[in-house]
Amino acid sequence: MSQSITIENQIIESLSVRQREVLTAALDLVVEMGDAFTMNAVASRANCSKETLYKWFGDREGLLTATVQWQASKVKIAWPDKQVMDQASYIESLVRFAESWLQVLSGKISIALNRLAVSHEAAAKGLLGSIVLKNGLFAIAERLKPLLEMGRDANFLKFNNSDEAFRCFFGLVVRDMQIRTLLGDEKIKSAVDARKDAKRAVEQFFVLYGTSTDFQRK
Amino acid sequence: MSQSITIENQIIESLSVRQREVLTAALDLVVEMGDAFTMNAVASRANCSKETLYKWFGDREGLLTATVQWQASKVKIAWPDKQVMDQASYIESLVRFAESWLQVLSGKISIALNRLAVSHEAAAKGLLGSIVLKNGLFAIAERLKPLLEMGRDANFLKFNNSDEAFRCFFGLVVRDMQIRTLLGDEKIKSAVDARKDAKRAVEQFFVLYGTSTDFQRK
DNA sequence: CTCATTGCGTACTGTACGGTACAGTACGGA
DNA sequence: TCCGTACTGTACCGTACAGTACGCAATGAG
Repeated sequence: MSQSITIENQIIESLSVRQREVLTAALDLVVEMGDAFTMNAVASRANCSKETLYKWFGDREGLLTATVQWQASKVKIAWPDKQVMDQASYIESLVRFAESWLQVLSGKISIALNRLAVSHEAAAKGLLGSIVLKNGLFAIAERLKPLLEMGRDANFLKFNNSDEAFRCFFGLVVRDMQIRTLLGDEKIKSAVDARKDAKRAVEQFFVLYGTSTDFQRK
Repeated sequence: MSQSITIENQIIESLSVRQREVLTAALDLVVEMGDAFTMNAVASRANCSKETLYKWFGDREGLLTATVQWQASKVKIAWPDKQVMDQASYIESLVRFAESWLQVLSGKISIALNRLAVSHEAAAKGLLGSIVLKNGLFAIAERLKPLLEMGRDANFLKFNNSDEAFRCFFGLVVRDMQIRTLLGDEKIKSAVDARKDAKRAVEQFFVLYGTSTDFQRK
């Protein structure tokens, strides 16, 4: 039924069940072997023919783009309810957000897709970089900023520029974890304790941007 | 004169002038086209024969490794003198360090090599990732930590774990800049003001780890 | 039953590139 | 002048892989 996919429009929803199976196979292969996967391998893994792959996705780049788009559309980070809350539960929201974020970033799929996008940028081919940026970092930013502004409205936080505040939050949460995982540092993987790191980051964030003196550096 | 290169040992020093020219050509090509460069292109750019490339560097991977090693051995970040100093000049040292670091990280070569190493990690081939880590992030850490400890000894800073302090410093300085450049974000390039970012980062670092009340969040 | 559509499997083509072989050249030393 | 060494340039081989062609089976409509 479903026809060739127009990647430009985000009509990822129009994917048939069978097509999603194919993309799942492609994603698996990307996680396993990065950009070195072959169309033959995808066809064989998905029990479909290459001709079908080309009919549905146009070419290798199209398959890759569809795979990344589709995966990106699935990732949803824990999203706290926007109810009025006291400072303690607000902080807990931030911690949970950061924790969930760290878990996603250190997950196999995120690592694989980020590596893939980075490689493609090096070769100046395709638009995977912007897709990953848009659905990853920028999507996070757009969800976190309102949360930060909510904290400011509630007088828990104090900052002028929410973009600056977000970038600082990013730095405190992620630090060198992402680049180290992308570069294959084995030590970092075992060292990630998402909950603990998230709590520390939020604490430090409140030292920098909190209004309460509870967080003054001791 | 010079013979085949033993990459394992860091005898990069044993490179002849001609070999360095070849590596320069290879590095240029890596910056231009990433991992997509070909041995033919290197030979042609360096005006040498492919046979020479293979004799000197073994295979493509060897050439790549030598190129990365050699470039890494060249990068030296501004390194303040370790004289006794007052807090203001100590802070200025940190700022200069951070500024220089940001400039390196946002430079073409650093971006190209990091992208290259990240791609290779995805394909589980080679050891470029660990080379880049070792000569990049880890080298920085090993230089910065003594500087931080110096600040602690002088009672400007207060922290227990210098590794934690370093990672926090990393986060505050680099933030999302590196991942965004690696993913090809164009906006970030023009937005980097190394001096300003470095000052802000150091200021925030002192709010978190400084002893002086001058840096208490206002 | 017939015919059309869809998609699987396989075999094929074209090409790009890593790696090798070899002929020819420049040069330095005896 | 001869020889050895080190290098260049080019032609070539083998392979891997993107993309295509086609035969075949299943399904479903009329």
